[in-house]
Amino acid sequence: MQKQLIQWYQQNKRDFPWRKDQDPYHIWISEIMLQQTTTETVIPYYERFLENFSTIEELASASLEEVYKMWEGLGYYRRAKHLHESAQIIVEKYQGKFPYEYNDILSLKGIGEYTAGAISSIAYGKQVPAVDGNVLRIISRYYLLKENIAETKVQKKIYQIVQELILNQDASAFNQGMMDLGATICKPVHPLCSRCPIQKECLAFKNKQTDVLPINIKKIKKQEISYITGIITYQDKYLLIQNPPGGLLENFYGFVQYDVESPYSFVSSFQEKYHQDLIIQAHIKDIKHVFSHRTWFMHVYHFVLEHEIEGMYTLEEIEALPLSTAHLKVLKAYLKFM
DNA sequence: AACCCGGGGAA
DNA sequence: TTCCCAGGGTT
Repeated sequence: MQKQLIQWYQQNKRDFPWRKDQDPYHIWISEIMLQQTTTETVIPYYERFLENFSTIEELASASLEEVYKMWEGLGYYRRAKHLHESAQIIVEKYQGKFPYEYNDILSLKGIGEYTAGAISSIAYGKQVPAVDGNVLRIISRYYLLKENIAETKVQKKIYQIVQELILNQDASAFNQGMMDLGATICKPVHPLCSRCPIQKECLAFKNKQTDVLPINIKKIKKQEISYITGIITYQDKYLLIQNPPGGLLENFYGFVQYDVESPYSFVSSFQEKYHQDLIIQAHIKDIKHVFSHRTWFMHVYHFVLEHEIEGMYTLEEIEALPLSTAHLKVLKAYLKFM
């Protein structure tokens, strides 16, 4: 897939001011600004920042207040403080020249594994991965990884995969190609697979799982409960269950939900109880619902049954049934998604 | 591994 | 409103 991705990148790369040269100082500033910040937001800040601090020496000799002023409105202000500190370290320790060695780059303030990889590959052409949110999503889909990408161990696994993909490749084009692909084609929701340069080998595309992957579920606090909530349909009917007497929302109707971490586990739990197979259709939405004494995090997925079973209703019939607000939100999100 | 940091845009 | 965005540092 590397060849197709790199070729696609070379023909379709987005035009950004930080792509006009490979000056490590420029790449560094752009990567710090782009942490958790969208490209469109960064552009004017990037240009103004370099007009004011055109070299590392100028940045190092500016006051922290001046640097903060240039950062005003961008958020995550510790980034500006770290940038300023690192500029001074570079002047003192590296004679004002941005370091070349990966470990030296990584040791600078505000630079973690991702940013060190991005700078090393883009400015110096080193074969180092730069695994950000885009890469986690693309790799999860491409290889049909059904594990939770929010977990550190899964992120490490993806780092290893990218490391192998990048061997003997143009790492700069590969890493930037992944970013552009993730931003414009392999988007979090409704990816544009018909335009994707690596669609042919994409296992999520092949298995119709692009609307399900990646699994990205964050752990939440203990007094809160995380559910996979299933909109289970057969043709125009929806499966609803009635809450048992004595518990929360007794006698109200709602969708099936299990306290599990992935829609794949949901299918297993469902099979144990109903002895029916389910096809995972799409990730609809994550819904938070607050009760007086607890909070539900409902990760809503659409599943399809192969046969009609007991307890299924049309929309018209559902209107006559009592549903809790939480599950009305779920239904509403589903109808909006479709 | 969990938590904090932040403003902007999209759905 | 909520989620996501070219994440990193601290505890």
